[in-house]
Amino acid sequence: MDGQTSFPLGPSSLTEALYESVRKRIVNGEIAPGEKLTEVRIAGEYSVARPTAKACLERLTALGLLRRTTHKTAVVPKLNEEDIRDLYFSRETVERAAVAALARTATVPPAAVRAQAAMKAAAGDMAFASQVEADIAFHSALVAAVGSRRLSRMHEVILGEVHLTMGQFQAHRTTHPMNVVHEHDDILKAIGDGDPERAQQRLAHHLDQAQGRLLGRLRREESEEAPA
Amino acid sequence: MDGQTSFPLGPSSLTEALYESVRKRIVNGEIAPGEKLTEVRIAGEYSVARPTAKACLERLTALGLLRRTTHKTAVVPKLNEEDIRDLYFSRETVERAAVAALARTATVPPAAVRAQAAMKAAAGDMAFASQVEADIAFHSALVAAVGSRRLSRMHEVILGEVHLTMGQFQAHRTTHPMNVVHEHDDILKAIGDGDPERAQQRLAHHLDQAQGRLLGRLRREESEEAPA
DNA sequence: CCAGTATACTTGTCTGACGATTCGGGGTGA
DNA sequence: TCACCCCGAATCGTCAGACAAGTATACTGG
Repeated sequence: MDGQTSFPLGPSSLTEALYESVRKRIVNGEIAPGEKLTEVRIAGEYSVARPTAKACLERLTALGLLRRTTHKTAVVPKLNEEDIRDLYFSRETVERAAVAALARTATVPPAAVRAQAAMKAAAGDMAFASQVEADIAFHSALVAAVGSRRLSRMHEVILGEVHLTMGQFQAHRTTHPMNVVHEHDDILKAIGDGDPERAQQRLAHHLDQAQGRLLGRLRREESEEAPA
Repeated sequence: MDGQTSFPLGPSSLTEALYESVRKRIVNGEIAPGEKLTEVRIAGEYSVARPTAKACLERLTALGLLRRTTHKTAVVPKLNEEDIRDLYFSRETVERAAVAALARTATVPPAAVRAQAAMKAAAGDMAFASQVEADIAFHSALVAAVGSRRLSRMHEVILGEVHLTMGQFQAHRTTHPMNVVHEHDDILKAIGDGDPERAQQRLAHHLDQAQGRLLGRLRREESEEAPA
């Protein structure tokens, strides 16, 4: 909404840095689903005080990247089919509103274009983590470009879990990255043409594809585990 | 989605109770916008430790009920016109999705009906706080009835601010409560008829009315302050 | 073999403290 | 007189250590 470009700098505070680091470890699958994360463990691994670790775990729990109930240790969740459907339903709700709003004014967010470029660059080599990163950045840019702080906040609430599923299932390995890039391009084109309907339809299709890949991967994993 | 009715009991933990209490004080306007809330003040008023108060303020900040930057004391925000428009835009996207989903299966949430009854009861006497409470409960029930945990989570993220605006501007005083009740009934009726389009349209109209009342109130307040 | 208890682990909360940062006020110089 | 700089008060960020309370697990007795 404003032409103001912000330059986000690295985490300044300790808790922020800690939070970012643990978050990355979770979404990249470095910390496996089902794994337990106690406060003392985090505090020990990073040599910070327990309250700091506690705050970090609480923030991650709020974003759905950890599950925890009182007096029980936090664990990285393993999302099942219902979770994924729920997640993608919520995601579609927000992103639909975003692309529709953008298409109404035919504003193609530059950040999204940049993310597309990054994704193309990462498609060549096997940098899966970078691909995922760029994918997230693309969708994030779409929502951010609307200029609604609250819409972005809501998006953040679910984007962590989206990132989590991608990392866990490595769904990007089930299709060629360029397919995703093309789907993204379709969305941007519809936005640039000022066609809200088509933009929404393209977005829905893209998310449907992504969800399908995730569910397929999930079912395959389950059928591999069950007989064993 | 499931017939499971849960019975929420009062806050068990100390931080929970503290959070709820401060939250209520803010949304009821007991703590005026612009007022500063330091950690030591909260800790003192409730005689709890500062870390406990700190956690409370952080949670409220995450919900937009407080604004705070590093090393500066938290203040209750005063929402301006842009904030309100942004808030209602975000709110509409979530609640639209909710009522559409409900209308598709023609399921009228019982909790919403109960909230309506509570609102009618409160309309008689001057229990403004109760009216607001019931209003919030109604919309909350609509979203909760979809059965999507993540949609509910997103809704929570903005509902705090919605509550805040109602408390601050006391917008319910600018119209007869029964008008709101009737608008709510229209929405429920459309849902019961299994008409997603009309349900969304009624909801949009209802939110538009509410936003209009808020903006009117805001403008009046500003014109009263400016010449003084 | 099952049930009940005991123990270890983890979290919730508190106390107390120190360094870092911000903001406002007073002093100094032009 | 006014602008600027410095300093102190207020506040927050982080830490350390401690105890209580709840949970899960292992062990023991019937």
